[in-house]
Amino acid sequence: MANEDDFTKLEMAAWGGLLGMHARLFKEIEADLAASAGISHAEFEVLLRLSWAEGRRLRLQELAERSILTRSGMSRVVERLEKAGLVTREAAREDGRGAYAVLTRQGLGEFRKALRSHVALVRRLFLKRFSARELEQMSEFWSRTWQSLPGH
Amino acid sequence: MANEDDFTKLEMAAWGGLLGMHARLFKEIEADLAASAGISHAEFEVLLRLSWAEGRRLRLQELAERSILTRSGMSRVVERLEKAGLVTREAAREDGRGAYAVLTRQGLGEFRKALRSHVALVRRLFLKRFSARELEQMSEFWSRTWQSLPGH
DNA sequence: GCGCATTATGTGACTACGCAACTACTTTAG
DNA sequence: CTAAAGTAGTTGCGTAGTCACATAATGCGC
Repeated sequence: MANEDDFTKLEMAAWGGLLGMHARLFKEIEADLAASAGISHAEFEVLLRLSWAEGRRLRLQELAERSILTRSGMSRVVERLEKAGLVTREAAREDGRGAYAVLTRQGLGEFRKALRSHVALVRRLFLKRFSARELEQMSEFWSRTWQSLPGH
Repeated sequence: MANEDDFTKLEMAAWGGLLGMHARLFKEIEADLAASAGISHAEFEVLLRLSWAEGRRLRLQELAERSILTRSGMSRVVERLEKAGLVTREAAREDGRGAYAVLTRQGLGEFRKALRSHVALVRRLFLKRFSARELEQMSEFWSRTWQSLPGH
């Protein structure tokens, strides 16, 4: 089991290392978000985008496009956030089919609490390990891989 | 919403880029494995480790430790692989509590087919974008983050 | 304006996994 | 040697997310 169809040692170190590192960091992050605000990373990401958005509101479609979830998955994330009182749904006036997720005051509060803890954790576990120069390089790496992906 | 508790642009590019890139690549990879061998990435990883192992067998405990799954998750992965005829379970003689997952001949065949397709895809989507120098650097990045993680 | 393909969202059925509890065995303290 | 603690694996239950489909509204072609 060692021919040219197998990964080389170097490929394994770069690719396998990425997978392992991501998986382990992600578990830490999910645990931290659960402890600080009782939410998952998917939910956190929705709150993040809403906090950035004009009027703290975005269409579900838009949220789904920018995340890795399907529209149906996003519908359920928003449903959970709504149950928790962190967002509300509003019908879109300009498009009778559509709906907005809107960040509530409570949602903004919870989000800020989660964000503080989250940023500290990601810095401690990851970002602090690298110089600004290296972070720039990393981000250039990611934009390079971007191009190989079939546009959604 | 723009104080020192928020990610900087650079941090967002490096960290957010990593998350987005990983998520999208991972979806492509899962789709490819499903098409070429009808297995998930978790299942593929088990077959990979078994193919490397002495006697093509490993304890479930060992498999769980080296993956991101819990023992219970691993028990279910092996159950699926067994149903598909790709591995068998064998009681461990040296420890009455334990069990080995053992790669079957069919499992090895399916794995080789999946591996070929998988390696080609990962190279095309990711590895080909980088020089050997850059891959080395990347792998060094990952081993650096390794150290911030609470050892299992 | 009318019909039809398209699009935004929601939902039922299903799968994968984690957690906690259980069984059976092993190891360690004494 | 025995009792207690720990460990490997399995399993019931709950949750998150997908896919396929249903529903309703949009807008294009004519």
